[in-house]
Amino acid sequence: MTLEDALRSSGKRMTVQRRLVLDAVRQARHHVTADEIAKRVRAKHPQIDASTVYRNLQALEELGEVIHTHLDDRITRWHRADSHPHGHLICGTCGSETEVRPAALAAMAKRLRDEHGFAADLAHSAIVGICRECRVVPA
Amino acid sequence: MTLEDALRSSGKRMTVQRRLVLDAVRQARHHVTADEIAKRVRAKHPQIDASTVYRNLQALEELGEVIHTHLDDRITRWHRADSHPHGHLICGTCGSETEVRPAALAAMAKRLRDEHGFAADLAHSAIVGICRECRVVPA
DNA sequence: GAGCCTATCGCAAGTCGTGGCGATAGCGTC
DNA sequence: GACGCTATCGCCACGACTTGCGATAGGCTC
Repeated sequence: MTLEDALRSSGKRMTVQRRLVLDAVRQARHHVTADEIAKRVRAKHPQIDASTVYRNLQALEELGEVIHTHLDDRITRWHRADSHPHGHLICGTCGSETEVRPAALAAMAKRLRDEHGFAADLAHSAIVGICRECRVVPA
Repeated sequence: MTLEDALRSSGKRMTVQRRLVLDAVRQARHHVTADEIAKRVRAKHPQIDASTVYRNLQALEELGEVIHTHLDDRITRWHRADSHPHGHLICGTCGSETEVRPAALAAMAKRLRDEHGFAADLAHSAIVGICRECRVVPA
C-alpha cells in the first residue's frame, strides 16, 4: 500500500491515531479545523489528545496526504491533498469569501517565478482585500 | 490635530496607553511583534497589560494608523501605516525571506480587480512557496 | 471644575497551537 | 512469537492572542 510505504520509507509508523486523523480529513467536505477533526476522532477514541491530532496533521502534511491553509487570520484549516486546488479571496469589510480558479493564481505565480525564481503557493493563505460590493457601498 | 480628530469623530478616546502603543509602533523600524511593543510600553508604565496593547493595536488599525501583517504562520507583526508598502516571499523549506516591490504586487492585484472586482492587499500575508535555491537543491 | 456617560483599563480565564517528558506501542530482526 | 529500538502517545505547561467583567478615567455639558 502506497501510504504505508511512504510512512515506512520516511521512518514513520502507522498508528490507530494517525489512521483516524487521516480518515477524518478525507471524509470531511472542505477546510476542516483541527478541532473538528479532533471531535470526529474522539467519537470513537475519546482519550486521544488534541496535541496528537496536531502532530499527526503535521506528519500527514509532510507525507503530502493533507494540506493546511489560512482562510482568516485566526484558525488554520485542513483538507485532503488530492482535492482540487483553488485560492480564496476574503473581504476584510464584510467577511465574504470567494473561491478563485487555479488559473488566475498560476498566472500570478508565474510572475514571481520569472522575477524571483520563487515557486509561490498562492493557495496557502487567503488573499485579503475589499470585495466588489464593499468597494461600491463601503460599510 | 488630525489623529485626535479621527479618534473623537469615531467615538474613541486618547488614553496614555493608546499614545504609548502608537509611539512604540512609530519608533520601531519594521514589523514589530505585539510582545516587543508591550516591552517598550512597559518600560515606562509597567502595569500596562498585554490585552491593552492588543486592543489598542486593533483600535489604531481601525483608524488607519498602524497595519498588521503575517510573515510566518505564527506571529502577527505590526508597522506604521505610512511606511512604504512591500510584499514578502517566505520559503517553506529554508525559511528565507525576500522583499518584493509594490509594482509586482500591483500587477498581480490588477488581475484580481479585473476578474473579480476584488481590491486585494497582497502585502497582508507573506506569500509562501519555495525559493530559487531550494528549488535547485531541495533540502 | 464638578458631574455624567461610557470607552477603555487591568485582571483573570479561555482558546488555539506548540513543545517537553516519561510511558506505550509500531515494526524490523532474530 | 519474543526482543529491542525509537516513533508516537497522553499529559501538562507554555506562548500568542481573545474575551468578559467590574473599576477607572477621557471628554462633553453645564
